[in-house]
Amino acid sequence: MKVKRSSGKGSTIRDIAQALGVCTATVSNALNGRMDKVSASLAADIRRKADEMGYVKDLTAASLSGFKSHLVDLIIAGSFIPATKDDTWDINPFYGELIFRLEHEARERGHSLSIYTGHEEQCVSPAAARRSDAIVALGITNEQSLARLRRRTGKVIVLDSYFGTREAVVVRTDEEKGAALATERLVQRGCKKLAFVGHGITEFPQNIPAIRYRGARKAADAAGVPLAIVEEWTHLAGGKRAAETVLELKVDGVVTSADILAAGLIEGLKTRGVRIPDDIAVTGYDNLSVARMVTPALTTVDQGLDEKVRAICAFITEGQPGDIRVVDPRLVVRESA
Amino acid sequence: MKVKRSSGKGSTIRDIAQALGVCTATVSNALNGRMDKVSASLAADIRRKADEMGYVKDLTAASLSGFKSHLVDLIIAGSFIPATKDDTWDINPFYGELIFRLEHEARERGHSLSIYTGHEEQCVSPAAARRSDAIVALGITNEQSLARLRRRTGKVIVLDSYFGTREAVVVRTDEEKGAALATERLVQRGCKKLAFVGHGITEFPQNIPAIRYRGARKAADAAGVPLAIVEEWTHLAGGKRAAETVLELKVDGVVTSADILAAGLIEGLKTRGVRIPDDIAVTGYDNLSVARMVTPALTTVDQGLDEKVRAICAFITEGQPGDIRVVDPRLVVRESA
DNA sequence: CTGAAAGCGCTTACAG
DNA sequence: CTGAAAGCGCTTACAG
Repeated sequence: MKVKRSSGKGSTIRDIAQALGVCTATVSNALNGRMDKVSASLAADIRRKADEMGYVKDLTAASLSGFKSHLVDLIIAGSFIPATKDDTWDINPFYGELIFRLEHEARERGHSLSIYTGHEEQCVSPAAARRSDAIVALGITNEQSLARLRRRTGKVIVLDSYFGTREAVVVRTDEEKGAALATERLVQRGCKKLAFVGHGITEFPQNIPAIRYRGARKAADAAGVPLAIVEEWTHLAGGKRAAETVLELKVDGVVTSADILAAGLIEGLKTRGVRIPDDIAVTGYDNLSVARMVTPALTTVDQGLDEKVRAICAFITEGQPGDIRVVDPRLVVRESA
Repeated sequence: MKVKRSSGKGSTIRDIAQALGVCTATVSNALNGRMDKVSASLAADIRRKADEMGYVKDLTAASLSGFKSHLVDLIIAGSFIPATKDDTWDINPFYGELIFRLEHEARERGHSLSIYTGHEEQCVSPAAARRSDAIVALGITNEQSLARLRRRTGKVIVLDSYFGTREAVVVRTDEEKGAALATERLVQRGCKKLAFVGHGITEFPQNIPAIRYRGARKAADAAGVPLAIVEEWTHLAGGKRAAETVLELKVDGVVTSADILAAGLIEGLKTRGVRIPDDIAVTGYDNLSVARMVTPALTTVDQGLDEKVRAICAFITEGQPGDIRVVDPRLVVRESA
């Protein structure tokens, strides 16, 4: 009962082995550079033949067989935002920058990057079904999700989260400090009444915006300056909407939890005739390219994304649960504050 | 010589089969809903047991064994741009929007999305090594790359390309028409002298910016209005740099090949005291969220990205080489022109 | 309706 | 240094 079910695509190590009259193990060893297992001349022959036949290793088979898949998953949970009427998606550009940087760094180390976005459960299930070498999780808020991911992958790297410290590797910025830097900048400029714009400040105290708020809170308290909360989703439209509330509050300085919020806010304020930073000073957070695109350019907090991406990639190969890397934020002064 | 090499992660169909005293084929059939192969009651038992044991199907094994991997690769070639001194990457946000939309649509159909960015060869090799159901390729300029991809995957969907029509499925917008719409808008506004800003206009005639240029060219010629070429990379910094050239040319209208270029250009012009659109009118292209972020908001061309993403996903399951879908562009009038 | 077997393409102990 | 075999976890004809 020979059932031949070749996919018909490309050649295999068996084809090479047959062509050369050696066994597949030898071909595998030669192609993987196990030079202690194959003589140099045979290895050279095998490699030449492989090139000649246009051989491309099937990584799916390799990962089933071996211990490494060279696959990294990136989960971006809680990022789903429906399309607007303009047929544009109002997505925080932070995600795009993260994806590009991580993909670039990961590929240099021979990993492929898969992306999972949307609600937490939608992201977690498909990611848990692949044999990834590591899962990088952003925006996970549920301990159970973490447990499910760990079940198959072992190596879960939690990004920008203040939980999961025991079971996972954690990479994040010192968010409180970053928000304090921005707040102190406003205070130094002479602002007497501040607002903080962000999402889920009281509802999700573990999430990044709430943590940034607490940093701003401490700095404002230390300076004896009042700080109101303006609750808004983290996207451009949210920032625009916040403009009205900010005006009602009669503040002269606004700390936002994201550049994209600051961009929307500034646009909203400008259309109402407010001068930035003279009437109201605004700080962003993240230091994305958006920060240089808006007018006036954003004074913002650089969260050290490149450093974090490098830390993530280092942890992919060497990290242990419990490892943690906290990056120092840096104030970037431009024109908006 | 029993070599037991379990990964030790999670349970397998064999564990379930043993626990229930059936064979793995039956478990597989039950879990895959082949109800003609398993009695309803046994299937229910199997499913309950699977849940109980926390079984998660290993998709790597499934794709090696079966014919579908439920994996889709997205190649974004030619997108590499090094980090700037600000530690921000000047990436066209179009890519981020594409990734999010495509991931979202693909996941709804049960596919996972992997990303490959950078130079053409760097993208193509790793993508060709996986058993993907389909490869979506953006920015491929080399017929040989296409051939390599086809070798393993069979289904290559070329996005926004004017070649590969025979060997692949093609999805794109009518780029010439889109650029013509933008150009005609400027002419209607009364512009007497135009410039086109884009990358590789003469060097890469097959690429999108050059095709958009030709559309603008035709429209300008038809209106008897001169159109100069300003060569710049497709990113914010390129747009900013273009401002100087544009001023020297003394034009009163600029067609750009991308929103991000228009955003940079407008910022560059504003800092030089130019009023938009009164002194110089500017059009973008793509209708990204950036288009609403800059001041003045961009008049731009919507390239119908959602429609294209849906077409891509439809083609993943049903497309044949030679299939082509050309989407109609739409002028979106805001303030910059 | 159920089971035993072969196979996907690779890797890794182990024996020569 | 080289080869034969077993295994990764699943799916799919085929036989009962």
